[in-house]
Amino acid sequence: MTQQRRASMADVAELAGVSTQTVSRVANGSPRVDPVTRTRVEAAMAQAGYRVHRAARALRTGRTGVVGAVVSTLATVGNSMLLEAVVDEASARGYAVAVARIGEGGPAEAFERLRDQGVDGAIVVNEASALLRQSELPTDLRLAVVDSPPDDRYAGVETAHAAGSAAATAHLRELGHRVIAHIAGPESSYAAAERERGWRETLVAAGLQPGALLRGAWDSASGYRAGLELLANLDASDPVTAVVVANDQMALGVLRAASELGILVPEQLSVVGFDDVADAANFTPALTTVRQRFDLLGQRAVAAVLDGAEAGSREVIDAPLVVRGSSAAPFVQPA
Amino acid sequence: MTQQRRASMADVAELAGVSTQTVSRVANGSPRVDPVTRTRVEAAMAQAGYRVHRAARALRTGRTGVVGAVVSTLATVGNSMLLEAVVDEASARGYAVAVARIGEGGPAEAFERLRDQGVDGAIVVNEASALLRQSELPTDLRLAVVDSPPDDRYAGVETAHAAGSAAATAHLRELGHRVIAHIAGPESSYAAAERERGWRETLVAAGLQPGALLRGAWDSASGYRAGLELLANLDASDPVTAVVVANDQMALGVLRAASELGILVPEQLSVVGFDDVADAANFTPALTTVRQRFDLLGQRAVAAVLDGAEAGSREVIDAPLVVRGSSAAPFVQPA
DNA sequence: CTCGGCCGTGATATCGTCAACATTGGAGGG
DNA sequence: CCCTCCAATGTTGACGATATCACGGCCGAG
Repeated sequence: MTQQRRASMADVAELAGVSTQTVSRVANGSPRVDPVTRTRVEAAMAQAGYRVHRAARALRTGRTGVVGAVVSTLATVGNSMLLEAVVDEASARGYAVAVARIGEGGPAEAFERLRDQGVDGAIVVNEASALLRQSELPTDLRLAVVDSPPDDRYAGVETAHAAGSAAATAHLRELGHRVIAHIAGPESSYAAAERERGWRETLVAAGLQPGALLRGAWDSASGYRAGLELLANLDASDPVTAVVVANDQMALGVLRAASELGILVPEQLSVVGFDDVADAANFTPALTTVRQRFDLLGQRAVAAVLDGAEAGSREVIDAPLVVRGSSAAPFVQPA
Repeated sequence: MTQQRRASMADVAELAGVSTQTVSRVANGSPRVDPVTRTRVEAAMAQAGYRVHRAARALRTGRTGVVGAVVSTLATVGNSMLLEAVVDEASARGYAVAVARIGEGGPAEAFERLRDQGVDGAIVVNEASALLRQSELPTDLRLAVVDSPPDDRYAGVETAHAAGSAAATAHLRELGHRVIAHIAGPESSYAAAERERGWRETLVAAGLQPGALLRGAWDSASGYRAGLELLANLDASDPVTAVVVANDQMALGVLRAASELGILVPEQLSVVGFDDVADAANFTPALTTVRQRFDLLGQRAVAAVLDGAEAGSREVIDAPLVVRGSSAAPFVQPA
């Protein structure tokens, strides 16, 4: 089997005894083709091992069949999960996904690369706040942004961060906790701000004073540091007995901090995370957390781009609480 | 600012008063251009906001400037890290990365999609063993495979799994452990087999009997189950005091299992992982593990594809041991 | 019986780029 | 001073697909 050049429409056309135009119609499923002809062409395509040359099609039609995914990092488990969901949904629709990472050049550079690549649209995965100040997106690029503030330059898809966080906080309050702290994500993050809001508003609504507010950077190391700081003065008169952590990875760090300080979870400290990462069920102890539906987020984001959701539109995915072993009623110190 | 169609070479050529061919030469950095002309053309390109139409170029040259990344899942942290490294290296070289996931259709389907997309080459990220039985890769696709058995149909890049695992095992032996178990990855995995080999050979070479061998599926839940099983009969006459776990996520599950059974790590059980995932330093306790250099792996894999490494070639990246708090000398039971 | 219109199909003209060859003008050697 | 050669630039023609228009034949309405 010699290595021939790949078959083109002309080859198939000749083989089937029709014009290239008819082959094109068959390839694109046009209804204006006689069933008999269609069958003959399909046989010829199979025989020649024909496949559409996407570059040629793209040149002619102006559409590439590629969507971009802009991502800041894949070290955050949530981002990976979301990317996976985006890839799945795009593949199912016959689109390819090109990944662009936001590097030192900032989001503008990532968009530059994608535009260069000629994508039909792009999905921005989380942490796109820096975008807001930018002025790209010159209308030629359909855009869906996950977890960013409302903006009428793009379609938005987001988790119900505030509601999820509120549910987590309410869960702790119902267990009997009175001093509930929060370890938030970075200030630049919309998701972090929303989760913080859910925590704060729930407490205020319940007539409780919000506990300490610390801040991390999504990763477990920053969660560990925040945990140490939070737990340093547990002996105070009104000690924290529970903490809502803005994501699971930081919660992992908090668990480690508690362990090192000899503080038992959940006996002395209840910890709730956010994301319900696959590993969360196997933290020590298993983590109570708020589930993000990454699969749905990805599906909706892809749909927004490919089905042409209006810029400015928003879709919100609910986030159910998953109760596991890291939360319990506060331990009452034997006086 | 009206929405014009994008500028083509012809537009730039007219603007600069040269032919499109000269514009092409400038765009491709040909040396056969007078510096003065070059400057003028560059100015015109900037003014017109010109960018190469990659589909047109691909049609003409037959190369797309896209490399594919075939991945089974992004839920395994190692895969995500590797993908990130691949994206970075490819971007640095001006290539785009298209992600294809191995779904129900198996690897063949993923390759089909990539070939369809017209990638210039592809990188297979881990867990590609199923590939071996397949007969795709009809020479038209440059292929680099990470962590798969040697095969002369593709270039291989891999971590020194056996050596890393051996170092971990030796570390435990030097601490004084005599019964060292192993929780391996799935049987289909080359990396898992190599890591198991490193463990076994080190023990045999030291004249020790290999401890129990259990098997998981890379995820923390399977690590938890294996951990429970391993630790169920710790009271035996010759109890295991250390375990080498084939990756960090499974080690996380083992830590949880130990905790639930009231077994102290590292006092009663030393645990060593593999990967050195970002979170490993914040497990409870901080995990001793073998570091995989995902950045290097990604770089070499991309290089292998784009610089045309020979099929059959192999590159091995070393994997240093990182000692943290989950390993210590075995606790001697007060008799 | 004639004519408009639809159906299936074909012919043609690009889409933007680059390879290959053609052309120009001037430098340098004999 | 002429010829050669080379550097710089231009001209032409695909690459493979599809949008658009054109065409022959058949059907049903008037």
